[in-house]
Amino acid sequence: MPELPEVEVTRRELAPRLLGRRISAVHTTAPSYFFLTPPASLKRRLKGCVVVDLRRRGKYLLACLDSGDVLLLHLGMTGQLFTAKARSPRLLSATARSSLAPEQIAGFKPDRHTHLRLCFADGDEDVIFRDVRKFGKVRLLPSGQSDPRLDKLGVDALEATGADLFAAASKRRAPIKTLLLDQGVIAGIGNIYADEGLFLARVRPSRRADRVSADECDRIVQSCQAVMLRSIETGGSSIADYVRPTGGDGGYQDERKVYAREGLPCPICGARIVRRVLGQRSTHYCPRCQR
DNA sequence: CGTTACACCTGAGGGC
DNA sequence: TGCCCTCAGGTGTAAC
Repeated sequence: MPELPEVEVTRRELAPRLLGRRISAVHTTAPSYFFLTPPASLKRRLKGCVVVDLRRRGKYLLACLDSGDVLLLHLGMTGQLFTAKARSPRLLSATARSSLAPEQIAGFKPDRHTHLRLCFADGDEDVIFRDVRKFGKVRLLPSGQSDPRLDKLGVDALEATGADLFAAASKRRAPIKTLLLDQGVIAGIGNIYADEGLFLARVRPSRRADRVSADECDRIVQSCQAVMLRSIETGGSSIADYVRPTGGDGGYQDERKVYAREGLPCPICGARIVRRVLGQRSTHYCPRCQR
């Protein structure tokens, strides 16, 4: 689910509820590839720490600790990061659903998908990381150490320029949409906002990258930014799993023009929105507006 | 190197 | 109701 806007909304809403609080206990599920840092060492290094800053790079969140360590978080496809008063820590709910409705967060019970739960010395709400498909990631970066995943990221999508895209695009024959999804070129754009940005820029997703002009690259980057900034304003897209840290839904799914709108009329020209697969990702566009 | 196919995992929804 | 299929906001890796 989460692309740059959802991660940014999560960062903004989580920060005031997390910063400055001392971690008193850490609960996790069993070791799995979800934990790039094994649960045992995660607990060791987190306990007693205070998160002093919460940053974002592309789709990653970086929680900076007073110890100098950095907790690296990625929400994958179904990650949910929120705060709640967890009831009955040892009582595991049997419900296994991918999406957790906002009203369920109020009376949240940790279940088998609740992979990380931070408790605090103030005894107030826990910070919870829940992820059904476990495509999300948690890693504790020891002070001063870098991470290959972060090192590989290109310029953040909100800071990118058309020139950044054009420089990469002119050397590549892959579809332009594939480049937009390449986190090593521009970091933060995912499947929804690639489709929505290309629609706003009126460029067909399948166009060979090396045949997209510099002007079009300008338009594409500006359109992606406009769409993502608007999504941040509305709290992100809550299509299946995404919830805000406060338990609310985002609003951007109601403003989508093409994503998951196959067969429905284009809001500009009325033509039927087309869906086709590009680079193993579902892709949506208007066959008349986008050339 | 760039590009593509596939794997990782769980749940929802549709067709029969 | 159950089974089997496809689909899902991502990304790392292997193979051409």
